[in-house]
Amino acid sequence: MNQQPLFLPAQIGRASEDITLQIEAAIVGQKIKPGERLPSERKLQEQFKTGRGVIREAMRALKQKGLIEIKKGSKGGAFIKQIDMGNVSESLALFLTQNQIDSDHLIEFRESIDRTITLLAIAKAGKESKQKLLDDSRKLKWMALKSEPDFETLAEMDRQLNIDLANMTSNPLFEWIMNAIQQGFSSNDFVLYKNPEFREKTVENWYETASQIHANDPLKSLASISRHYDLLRQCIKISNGENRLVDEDFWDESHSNKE
Amino acid sequence: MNQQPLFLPAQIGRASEDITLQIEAAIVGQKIKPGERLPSERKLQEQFKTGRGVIREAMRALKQKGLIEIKKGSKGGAFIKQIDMGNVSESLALFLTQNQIDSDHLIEFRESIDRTITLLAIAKAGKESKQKLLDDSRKLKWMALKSEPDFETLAEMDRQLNIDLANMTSNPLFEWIMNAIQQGFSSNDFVLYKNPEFREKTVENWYETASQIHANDPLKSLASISRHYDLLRQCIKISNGENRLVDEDFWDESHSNKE
DNA sequence: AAGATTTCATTGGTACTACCATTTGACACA
DNA sequence: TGTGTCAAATGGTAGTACCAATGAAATCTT
Repeated sequence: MNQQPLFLPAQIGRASEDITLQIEAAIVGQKIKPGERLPSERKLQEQFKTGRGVIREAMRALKQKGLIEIKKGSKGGAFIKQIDMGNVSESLALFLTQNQIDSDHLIEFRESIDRTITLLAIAKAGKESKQKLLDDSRKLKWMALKSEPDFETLAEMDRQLNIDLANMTSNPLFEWIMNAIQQGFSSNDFVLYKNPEFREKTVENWYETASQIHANDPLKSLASISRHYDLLRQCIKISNGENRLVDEDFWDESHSNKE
Repeated sequence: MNQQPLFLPAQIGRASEDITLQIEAAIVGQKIKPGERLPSERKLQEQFKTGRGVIREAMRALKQKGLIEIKKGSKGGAFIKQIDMGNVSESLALFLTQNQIDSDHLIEFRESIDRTITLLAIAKAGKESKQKLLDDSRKLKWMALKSEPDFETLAEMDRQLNIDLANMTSNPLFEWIMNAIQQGFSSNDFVLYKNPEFREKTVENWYETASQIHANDPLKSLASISRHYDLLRQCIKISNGENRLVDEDFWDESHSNKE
């Protein structure tokens, strides 16, 4: 008899998801504001008349979505978080790595975004931020030309320059997408700083770009950016070539003619 | 004495997160492939030597990230999912709504992306897809000028045109970002199709854009796109004005002077 | 009185057990 | 052959107990 409910599916769907949705609705509906605290798990357990495990699973989901932040101990609990780009960047990075985006497409995409951002930055940013960009790029150049440069640091500075540039558009969406790109593919730029020859050219190119942004010269800025990605393409090609020698040197060279 | 561990924090961090990371690493490292199944919760419980609740929480996190899909019953369990854009788009939408991105920034962003995509599409797409875009835009125009147009359908066609255009770049990243934008903000375009006057202009503008893409004329294409967003800006301005009248007509009119 | 220390209540984290609901597949039966 | 029944596997829910961290109050020391 119990095989066929016949009358009421009633309450299908997991309880934890239901709770997740309810709380999420409360949050996006501004009924609970950022910084405020949700009741403790044990209180929620009573309110929802359910087991604590269910509550905890709901909390996990909310945490994953970046809606809450959880602290242990007395006065701990789940606090509504002002949602930031961390999660969306993370999902994007996951998506990109999972879908094996090849570097050509990635570079094309980044170059497009970079060009757009640069134009907007020239148009909208103030004198001070342009000056700061110039100073920072000079610092990068100086760091890179030292005798014993630290690749990690250089890559980090490069990343920061990109993000600063994105911020100069005064549009959070560009900031977001640049963050996502950087988080997902900083490794790609790394090669530029490993090879001494490319490293020198890259930092010089950065300084050039910053100078032209500072001088409010859109055309030359774009040219510099094209140059940057030409460098990156060359560098990756060489890098892949080396890898290919290591990984696939048993291949017949005729394969490399298929363009 | 126990206030200062001094020697080993050792194993700080929550166990469930640790497990989440381990499984995530296994997935992105291709050690488990899409479609395959993870061991049951009880097996994992043994393998990780932990409680089942911990495993369940880890599963929740993975599910939220879009990495697994969970089925009940015999032969059920957690299956590795080919990650799609759904999660990214969802997080993006959450981020945008939560951060109150104003429509100016959004439009600026979309216009930039649109211009980029259009240029790439002209450069890279084949004759056939350009023809198809033209045909579809003609179809949209024809639909919109009927006596009793269905807004939902029109908006859907508009969305599809945008996505098709993004696909013409042959770069999945542009496809992705267009999807994210469309999913997050289709509502924004909706206003263009509600107002008869703007509807007519919008579809005409689409047809114009498609024609110029078909004719491989970058400059005129960009001009058409600018026109599109001019329309959208105007329309939203008017729409906001109306909404204010509708939603807040009980306000004293003096409030509207505060700006 | 001021500061250091201890204690304690609160709260999330882990562990374990039991049972329910759903799904699939095997098996018996008509 | 088909049809219903049952059993096993598996996720979902409920409840309990205890651990670990945290912050605040109480207590002790100087």
